[in-house]
Amino acid sequence: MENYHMLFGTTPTAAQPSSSTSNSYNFLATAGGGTSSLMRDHDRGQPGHSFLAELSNSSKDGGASPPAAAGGRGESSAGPAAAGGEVDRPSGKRKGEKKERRPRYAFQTRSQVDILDDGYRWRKYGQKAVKNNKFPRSYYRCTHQGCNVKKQVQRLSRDEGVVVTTYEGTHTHPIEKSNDNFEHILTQMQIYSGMGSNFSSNHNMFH
DNA sequence: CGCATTTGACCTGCGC
DNA sequence: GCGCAGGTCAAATGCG
Repeated sequence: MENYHMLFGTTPTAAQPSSSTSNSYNFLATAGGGTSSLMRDHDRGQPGHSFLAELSNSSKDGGASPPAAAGGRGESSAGPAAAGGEVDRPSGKRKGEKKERRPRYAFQTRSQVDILDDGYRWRKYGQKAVKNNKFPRSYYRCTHQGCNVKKQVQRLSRDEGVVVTTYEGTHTHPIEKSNDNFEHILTQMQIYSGMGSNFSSNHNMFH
């Protein structure tokens, strides 16, 4: 999972420290575990928007298997007999894990705030400090029932103005709010996600 | 009152 | 086999 970390690291995020920020989004795109060429930011010269999205679905068969996540504690415990004793969490006993591949999209945004309202409702479920960054990484989850989309937000220590947002999975429900131009970005994301297998008309009704 | 956030503990995977 | 880093959960707390 450090793929994109490196990616970001090498990426000249500090494209231009212009104070403009405000509405300048930096996005890049990558696909697969490194294959592919991400769309170089040849760009239109105007360093305004660059898209950075990493779609890594596959190639991590036995590696991660994060689905089901539950494995932790609680849940399976039919009877919380953990009276005085510590919780007896089933030691990693995942049963039928679905190998559901979940695409990941990562992009950097230049923003003063970590929380970008992309139109969905997110619930923060964790925060952890990462080694290379002095800023902690926040973990969010879509509160919509049945929607397993996760998102992690991290601010670059190099540029506190740059926020890296990584989405994992795709929303199975329509967006709640329609954002100005973010909607456009989401649409882009959907398209990218489809490009893995069937690039058909993926555009749902986002609006 | 309900929901989102906060925070510490704990688990898992990987590297050495 | 141990330690590190990352990721997730869950109880408590605060806010709307």
